[in-house]
Amino acid sequence: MNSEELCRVYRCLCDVTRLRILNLLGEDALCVCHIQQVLGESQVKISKHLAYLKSHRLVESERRANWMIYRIADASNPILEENLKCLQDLSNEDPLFMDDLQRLQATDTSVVCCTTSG
Amino acid sequence: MNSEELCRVYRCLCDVTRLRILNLLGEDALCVCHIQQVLGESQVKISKHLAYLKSHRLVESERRANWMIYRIADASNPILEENLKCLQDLSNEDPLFMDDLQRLQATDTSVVCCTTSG
DNA sequence: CAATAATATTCCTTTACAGGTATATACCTT
DNA sequence: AAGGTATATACCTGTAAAGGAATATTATTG
Repeated sequence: MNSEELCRVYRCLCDVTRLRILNLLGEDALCVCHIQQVLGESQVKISKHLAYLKSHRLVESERRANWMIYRIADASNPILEENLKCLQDLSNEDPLFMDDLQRLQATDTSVVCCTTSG
Repeated sequence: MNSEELCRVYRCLCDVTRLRILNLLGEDALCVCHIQQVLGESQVKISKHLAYLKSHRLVESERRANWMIYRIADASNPILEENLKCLQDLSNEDPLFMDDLQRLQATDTSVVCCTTSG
C-alpha cells in the first residue's frame, strides 16, 4: 500500500454515484440491474462506475448466467474498509444513502428477480 | 456532513501532493516555503494545492508578516480526521511520506527561517 | 517611495473523467 | 440460428483540475 494506491482509492471515493454503489455493496453483493434499480440511474452510468471501481480493484465481479454480481473486493485494503465504515455511519445521517438502503431492503435482490420491471 | 461534502473531502485526498501536505500539517502548522522545501516542489504547485485545500475547508491559513501559516482546519470533519490517522499509520510504511517527515524533522520550521536557501 | 521577499493568481496546455447515445458482447431460450 | 435480456464498450461533449511560465499581490525594509 503506497501513496499512489492510496490516491487511487480516494479517486474512487470522490464521486457520489460510486459512494452510493459502495454503500450498497457494503450490505451485500448485488447484480448491476439491482444497483441500477435502487439508485434510479441509467444502465451505462452504473456499468461504467462499476468498471471504474473494478479497474481500481475495489470491487470484484462474477458472472452468473446473464448477470454480473459485484461485491467489495476480497483483498480490499484497510483504507477502503475504514472509509466504508465511515460511509455506514454516515448513511444514518445522509438522506441519500439512507433512502438507498431503504430501497435496497424493499427490493428482492435474488438473482432471479433481475427484470427491469420489478 | 452530506454526501456532497464527503465527496469534496475525498477529492482533496486524491492527489499525492495534497496528501503529502496534509501529512506534514498533521504534525504541525507550517508556512508555505517550508512545505515547499520539505516536499521539494515548486512554489506555484504548493501554493495552488494549499488554495485548493483551503477552498474546501480542510485547511486554514493565517498571515504572519510575509508568511502564510497553514494548519489543518479547526472544524475539520470526522472523515478527514479518520483519514489523517490512516495517513499517519501509512507514513511508517510509505517511503515518500516517511522521507517527508524526516526532512521535516531536520528542518528548522521557525518562521524566521523562511529563506528559500535555508 | 523603491527594492525585495513570500505568496497568490492568471493564462495556457494537457489529461482525467462524467454522462449521454448508440452499439457491441455474452449468455439464455426456443 | 434467432431473438431476447443483461451488461459492456466506443464515441462524443463538456468540465475539473494538474502543472508550468509569467505576473500580480501583500508585507517588510531601507
